This record gives sequence, C-alpha cells and structure tokens, in this order.
Amino acid sequence: MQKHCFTQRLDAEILEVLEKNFTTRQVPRGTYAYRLYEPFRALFFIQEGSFKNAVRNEDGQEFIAGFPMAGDVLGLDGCANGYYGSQAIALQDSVVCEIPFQTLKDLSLSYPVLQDSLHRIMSRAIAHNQRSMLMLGNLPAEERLLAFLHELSQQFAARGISTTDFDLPMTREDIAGYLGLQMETVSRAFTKLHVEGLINVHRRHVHIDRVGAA
Amino acid sequence: MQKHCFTQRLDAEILEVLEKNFTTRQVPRGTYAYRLYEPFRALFFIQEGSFKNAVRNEDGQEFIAGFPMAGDVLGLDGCANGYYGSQAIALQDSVVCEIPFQTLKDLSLSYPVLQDSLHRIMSRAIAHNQRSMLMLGNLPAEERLLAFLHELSQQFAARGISTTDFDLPMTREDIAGYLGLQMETVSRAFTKLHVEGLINVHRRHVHIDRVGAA
DNA sequence: CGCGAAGTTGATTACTATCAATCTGAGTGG
DNA sequence: CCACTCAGATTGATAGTAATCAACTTCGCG
Repeated sequence: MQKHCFTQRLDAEILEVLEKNFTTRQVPRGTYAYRLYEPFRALFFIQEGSFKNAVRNEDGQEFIAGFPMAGDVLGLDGCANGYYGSQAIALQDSVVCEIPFQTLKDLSLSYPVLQDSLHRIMSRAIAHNQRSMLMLGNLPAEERLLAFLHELSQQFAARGISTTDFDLPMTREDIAGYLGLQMETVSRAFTKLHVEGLINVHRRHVHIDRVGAA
Repeated sequence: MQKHCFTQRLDAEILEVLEKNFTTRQVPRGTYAYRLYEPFRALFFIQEGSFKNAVRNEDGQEFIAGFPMAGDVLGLDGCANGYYGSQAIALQDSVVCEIPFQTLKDLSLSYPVLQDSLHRIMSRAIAHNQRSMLMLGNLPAEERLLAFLHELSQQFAARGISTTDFDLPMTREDIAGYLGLQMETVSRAFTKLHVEGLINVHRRHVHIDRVGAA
C-alpha cells in the first residue's frame, strides 16, 4: 500500500525534507497517539491504521469528533491553548509520524508550500467539523447513519479501498458517539437501512447496495 | 472602545504592518461579509459588530456554526477547497478588515509571529467546533441554552462587556440554529431557566442571576 | 467449552418537533 | 399622537423520535 504522509498531494521533494525530521512511532490498538490536556508539542501524521478522535468534558461526557485514517493529521486543536483539547485512540495497530510543531514552523519558512499545506489541512478540519455539526443539528438517526456511511465510503475511496464493501474499524458505541446517538439507536438504524434494502450489514462488515435518493 | 484587529494579543508592531495592508469595509446589518461557494481570496477580521456564521447543505438545511464578534476572524474554512463552505451575515452594522490570504502568507514569511497567530486562530476554531459538537451530541435543550449563554457571557467578558447583563444580537431562530433545536424549544428553555431563577430574560435582553451548579 | 465484550431486539418513558393560536413591541404612516 | 402592521417571541396541544432499561444473542478467545 502507498505510504501516506502529511497529505496525499504533497511534492515528493517536500516529503523527503519532512522525512528527515520524522520520528516514527508504533501505536498499538487501544493506546493513545496523544492524550487530553497533554502539553502540545507535535502534530501526528497517520501512516497506517485508524484512530478515534475523542473530546470530553468535565462531566465525563464523550463525543467522537472523527475517525482519522492513514494520510490524516492528528492534534490540530493543540496549538490554540498549548495543550490538546482531545485525544486520539488507535482503533487498529497503527503507525504515526510525530512532527514537532516547532520543526514544522521552521521548515515552513524555507518551504512555503509546506505552510500552504498546513493551512489547507487545518481549514479542511474546520470545514469538516462544520458539516458534522450540520448533520448533528438537523438529521434524524437513520439519515445520520447514512451520512456517516457515505462519508466513510469516501474516506476509503480516497485511499483506494472499495467504497461499497468494507469493514468498520469502530464499534457501534463509537459510531453512536460520533453521531450524537445511543448505541441502541445506531443498531436499530442499521437494521432499518438493511430492511429498506440500502445496505447489507453483519457486525463490522458493511456492503452498500444503493446510495439512496438523498 | 478598543480597536480589535487579528487577535487581541498581537504586538503593536505587527498591527502596524497589517494595517498597511488592510482594506476596511462596512457590512450593514443583514448583509454578507462573504457568501457560500464564493471563491476564497481573503480572511475577514471583525473590527466592530457581530455576525452569524451559517453552514447550509443542498437540502436547504441551515446550521449556525457560531456568532463571531469584534476581534474574531471569518472565512477560515475557505482555504481548504478554494471556496467558502459557509457564509457570514452581519447581525448588526459591522466593520471588517479584509486581508487577502496571499498577502497574509507573504507577510508571514517576514513576521513569523503572524504565522503563529494564524495557526492559533485556526486551531482555536477547531477546538471551539469540537466543544460545540460535544454539546450538540450530549446535552438536553435546557443545558444547551445554558451552555450557550455561558459561552456568550465569556465572549463578552473578553471584550469588556458585562457578563451578567447583555443584549442578544441574534434572534431565537438563530439561537435554535446554533443549538440544533427548534425556535419554540429555545423559547421554552428560556422560560424554564427563568422559572428556575437562573436568568431574567425579556426579549433580547438577558440577565444572568446565578451560574447554576453545572 | 465457557466467558465476556459487542451487538440486537423489545417495552416503556421522556424529550423535542410540529402545528396552531396568541401575544408583544418596534416601526410606519395617517 | 395613535392606530396599524408585522416580524419576533411565547404558549398550548399533540405526535413522533430517540433514550432508557432490560433481556437476550452472537462471536471471538483463552
């Protein structure tokens, strides 16, 4: 499989420069790439695997902000306050490149394209969160799940994996956390979509039959 | 009132540099600072007034991503795709500084502190959206409204306005759009908070009596 | 084989949306 | 100055959706 670094569309030349400064780290399934309230020092570029990006408040309530995969960047919320406002837990055994933020800034001065890239990545995160909020605010459970499957399908598409046949790396509870629903509701929504002939699902495996006239 | 530019905590020296490149623009109440799908060229720094930042999808469903005020930055979601993914509508007669993104990037090379500032601003937007999603996913109507009032109170605090006594610049419908609720539900939540003795509210005017044992 | 985590399904409750009727107050023009 | 108007806001009644509580099933794994 292709090695993903920083973005999928970065010049090879820049990649070389970055790789000199990379520290590669294994992140076994269930462990953290970075933790909530940990001092912000670095961004993490996922080379292999996938994560869940969890936000929590004082009351222990948890929300899943997203499921970043190979090629995505972790820790973007950290440089606002000097500590991470979320945490990233590996859903599978994963590999990340740790890029100290200071290094990234220094390199940006010599390689403006790198700076552009960082801006786009952060901007994309903002745009993604805005679309998520739109979904959370407006869609009923079943449509949320459909939107989620569609989003996931596109994430896989960008990585050359089948868009109609794939395994979910996360539990029903994780999905519920991402969609702002309860696990049971997610399970029922899966069943409903299956009954309607839109998908075929067995545990973690999903097959999308038709995209639905959304 | 103090003039707000870029961030409240930027060196005077840098401010001068920026101001040379500013184009100031009046944005009357009800008009746009920028529109959805408009080509991305610039960020907007609010000098006076306040806005609602609205995201829409194809079905015409709308979500309010936030209510940026003087000192905040608009248009951050634009540089991901080359066009704005949202739009900003003035809630009051407002004034913005339009900073072409290219200019900002050029200046960043000479003034690294400016680059830092941009990173922090984008990072803060990401962190803010994450907290919003946490609220949308977990809290019941009344607590959402309370969280919103608290957030607003802090926004005012940062601008030297009373944290316990203020006028809402937005309608109930806008608040509903931000909280992922219906206007009627927001109205009922206001009434309930009043009955519980937490707030005093008449139309747009709000007085916070006690913060509640959240 | 048995245990436990993950997932499904059912019954009931609680909350919010929806539809509909009013109320209020700011702005307008006679 | 007052009546009129209308957008914004409130309140009520009802329906619909998701949460909650509980029982049960499935599957991976030691």
